[in-house]
Amino acid sequence: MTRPTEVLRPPTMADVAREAGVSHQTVSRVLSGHPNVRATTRDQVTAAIERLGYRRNSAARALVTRRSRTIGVIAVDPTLYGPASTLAGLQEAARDEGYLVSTVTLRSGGGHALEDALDHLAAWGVEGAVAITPQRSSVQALARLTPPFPVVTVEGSHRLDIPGVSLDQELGARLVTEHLLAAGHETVWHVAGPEDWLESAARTEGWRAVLEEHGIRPPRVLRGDWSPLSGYHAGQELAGLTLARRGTATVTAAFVANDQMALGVLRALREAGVRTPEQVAVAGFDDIPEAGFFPPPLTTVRQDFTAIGRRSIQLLLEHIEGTAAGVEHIVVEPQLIVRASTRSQDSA
Amino acid sequence: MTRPTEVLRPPTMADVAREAGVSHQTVSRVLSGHPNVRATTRDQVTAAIERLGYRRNSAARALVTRRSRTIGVIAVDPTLYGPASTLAGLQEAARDEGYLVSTVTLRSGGGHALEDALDHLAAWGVEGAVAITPQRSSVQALARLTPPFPVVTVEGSHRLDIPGVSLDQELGARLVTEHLLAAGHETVWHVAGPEDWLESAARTEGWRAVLEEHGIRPPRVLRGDWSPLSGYHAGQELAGLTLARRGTATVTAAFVANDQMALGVLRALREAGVRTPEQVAVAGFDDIPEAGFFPPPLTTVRQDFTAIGRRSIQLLLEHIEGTAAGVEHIVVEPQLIVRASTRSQDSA
DNA sequence: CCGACAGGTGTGAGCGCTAACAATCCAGTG
DNA sequence: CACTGGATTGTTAGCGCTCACACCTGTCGG
Repeated sequence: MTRPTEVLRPPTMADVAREAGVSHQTVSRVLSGHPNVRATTRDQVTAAIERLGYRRNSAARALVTRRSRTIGVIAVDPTLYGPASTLAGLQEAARDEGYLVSTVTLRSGGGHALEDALDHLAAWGVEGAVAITPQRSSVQALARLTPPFPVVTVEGSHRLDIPGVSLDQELGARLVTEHLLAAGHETVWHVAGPEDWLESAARTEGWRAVLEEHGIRPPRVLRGDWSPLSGYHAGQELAGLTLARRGTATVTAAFVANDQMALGVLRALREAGVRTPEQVAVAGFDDIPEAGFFPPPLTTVRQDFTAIGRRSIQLLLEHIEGTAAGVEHIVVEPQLIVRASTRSQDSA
Repeated sequence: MTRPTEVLRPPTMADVAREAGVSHQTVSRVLSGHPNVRATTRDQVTAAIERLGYRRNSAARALVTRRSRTIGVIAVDPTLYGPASTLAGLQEAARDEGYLVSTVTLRSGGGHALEDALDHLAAWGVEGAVAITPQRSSVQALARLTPPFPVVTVEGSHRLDIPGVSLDQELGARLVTEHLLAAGHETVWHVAGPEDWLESAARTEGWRAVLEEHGIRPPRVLRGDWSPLSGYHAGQELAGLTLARRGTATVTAAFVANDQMALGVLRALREAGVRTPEQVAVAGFDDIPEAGFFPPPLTTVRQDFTAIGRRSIQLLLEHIEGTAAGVEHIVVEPQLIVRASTRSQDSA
């Protein structure tokens, strides 16, 4: 009954039990903090564990408890500052709760890629997943799929029937637009993000709503893809409109949907000889670390990514534990950061 | 012997076997692609799997095979562009190899935090780990620890006895410095990163070596912490030196250890009325997406983060499979990207 | 016509752990 | 001093899977 050849393999609970002179079940009890274990016994077991360098086998545990204590994260482009920060927040929060986080990066945002990612996570038996899927198509795909575990979105839809956490993008856009109008600008132009992104749509919506509330007919929307280069192109167009100075085309303020594009816009304006903020005020969104050092320092909207990460883990755990009260949507408030790029004395 | 109450639980291999009219072992054989299964049998099993929506239980599999098919990643600051990109590369590569990646974010870079992270990963039975630990203290801590699985570093030391992948930082710094000297600058100033970072040290080393090879006594090193703000402070100092114009202090070129700090430097110079590149040429390192849109577009060194991620997974798998040939250090070559920030006609 | 030898399949024994129950101990009670 | 019940411990049976083996078929050579 004894192993013929003692292969080098990690000690098991039985080994610890033998070492401590108790049953394996007592070892289990000590490990799971069961109250009814005599203090002296507990000490013996603890000492034996220490001596042998024992650790519980998570696979065996998961098998019998049906809990992997692992959660999955699906992220679209974790190279961008926003998703990366959210990811970091998620990870910390999950670890504090005793969960391991397994991340899957999506190649493309397509619906099929998402399905594959969920499949991959399901194959490893995650207990739940957070999907950082800010694209409309992804969220719609998510709504169609029925993974065998709860899923919570970040920046996903609050329209669909999926629980999630998101920043109040619309409010952020409103703050920026109101700020620019308050500075005396007659209207505010807008460089939007990709059409498919919900965040982009919400920001555009907030901007449009404020203008309309002020009785201003929103100018034509320029569109980029979040990249500095696309912002640069939009900036060239804005510069052209500014210099043309005929009719309604005059541009004095622009709300750019993210900071990276704003950098491109600023560059294009500068190249065209348009001064910021004197001739055109520019505001961004995200407050990336570089934003305060743009030429000029950028007025933008700060997102509390850590909070978003934390809240989403919290929400997901509620769904895993089954204590969730229906489909909840948590909204985090943004903060307007005013810097030099919108600070001008005169206007219009 | 039959379950009294049929609880809602996922189908098992036995369920599939019953459905297909074979033994569970045959199902297992089909699933693992064993050759000796009759085609018709295989089809029946496959159909049954499909019908029941069966998936293998990874915990049970891991328990018996002693392989979790999970690898861990320890990342220091995944909000920075470099680590984030490496992470993304890692993830894709690992997934292609059929592994799940579990990431642990380090709170502080301290040695104890690293130990905790390894512990966390060990508790979940990862088969190996990649440590993105560019700080000297972390790598030293790593060398001390003996986790129960192979560990590969990214940007860790090639001096220590740990396998790893890294960019040839020193070469990158050499390229930049040579480039600036070739443009006619008498010397090149340097804004270094934090002292504790290996990358920082290697970049400084490359810079120093080139100057000495050219018989130039390296000027005093300014130091930042990778942040734009610290670059800004360094830039103020450089501006002061430039404007002073006495003796050896005149600054005409600066190699800044990363792009973010370079942004700060550029800002400080501009504020002080120092023109770039006409009066002072500036170069960075990393080639973040924003770099091409800095005022002026930044000359910098591009790192192929995807390649780094891929190679490190490859290396780690070799160690897991046991096919690794000793302690290998893979070095990836950087690429100099010349932009306007160093393009001037005249010099000195 | 029989044994050998493949392919194809089933059986049994665990992997290391937890959950349920059974067994034991001991202080407090009538 | 036997009796009860809670505290403490041990025993047993799986969780769902893979591995090693045993067991079947046939087909082939002698």
